[in-house]
Amino acid sequence: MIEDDYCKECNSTLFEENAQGEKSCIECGLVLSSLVIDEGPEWRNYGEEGGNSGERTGMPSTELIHDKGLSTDIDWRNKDFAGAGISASTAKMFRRLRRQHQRTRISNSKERNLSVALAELQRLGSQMDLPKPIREQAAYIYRKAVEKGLVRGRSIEGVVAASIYASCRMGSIPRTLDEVGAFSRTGRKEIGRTFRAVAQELKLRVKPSSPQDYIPRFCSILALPQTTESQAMSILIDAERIELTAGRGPTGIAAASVYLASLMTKNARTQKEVSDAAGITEVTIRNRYKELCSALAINPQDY
DNA sequence: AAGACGAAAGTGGTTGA
DNA sequence: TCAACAACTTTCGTCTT
Repeated sequence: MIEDDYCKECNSTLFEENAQGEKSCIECGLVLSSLVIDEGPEWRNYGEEGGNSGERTGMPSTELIHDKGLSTDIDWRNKDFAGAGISASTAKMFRRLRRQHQRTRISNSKERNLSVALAELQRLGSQMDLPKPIREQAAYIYRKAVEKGLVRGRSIEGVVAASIYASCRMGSIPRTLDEVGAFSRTGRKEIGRTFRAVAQELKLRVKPSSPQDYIPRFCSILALPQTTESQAMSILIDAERIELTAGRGPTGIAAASVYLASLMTKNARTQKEVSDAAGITEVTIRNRYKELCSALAINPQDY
């Protein structure tokens, strides 16, 4: 077995192995050793129902590799199927084959664009700790953007960042533009602009992000207990009922709720701490906080 | 000394003529 | 296309603990 290998793409050492004996990198999906001959039955469904479905098993197609993971890769080790060495001339031939194989796989400029973009997407995705479905979604959005020619005149990095931002929001785990910008070389400004263009052009249905989506993350950054978190949630629900949230930035409302909840549950955090966690200023928290107190008839001195 | 508070001026984005 | 506008930020001085 190959335990101490690392991924050629991202240097990760984590692999998963599927039933076909393919080892693929968990980080970027790169398939490492797919020259294994599958001697098992062909699992096509010839049963009563679904006989015509044409379903087969295998590694699921993924958006995260530029050819959706549908191609094979030639093992880089100069060993035959049984693990024995091969002759020098055969090894030489395989080196040529590998090089040609790589060239045909990444043939045109669109493919090349995709492969650098998806590498960037993987980098951002893992640095930001985004779950795989969100990354897949982001990759899908990026593909669509390429098809629509939206990358022309913009940087690949910018469009990648915008795709991730969009994907997070659509998956209800929104990150702020600043957060995405912190990991990407493109600034918040450009990501925002690009995002708007992409969302409009692709007709993405991105709901305005809800303050509720931010609360769990803010609480976890601030190491607040569950009781505080649910307190913040209930404050937020009350606030929304009386339409205190209209027109305000969702992060501001969320941050103020968390701050207030932290006082009420005796897990006080300073305004500064909360503002840092939420990526907004203390002033905004104060304003929202004041509004919350007066509108909901809460007196923080009671706690 | 640190946190909370608020006033005033500045910034970037949206809206409506 | 441009000006008005609301939300938010920055900056800074004051008050409280």
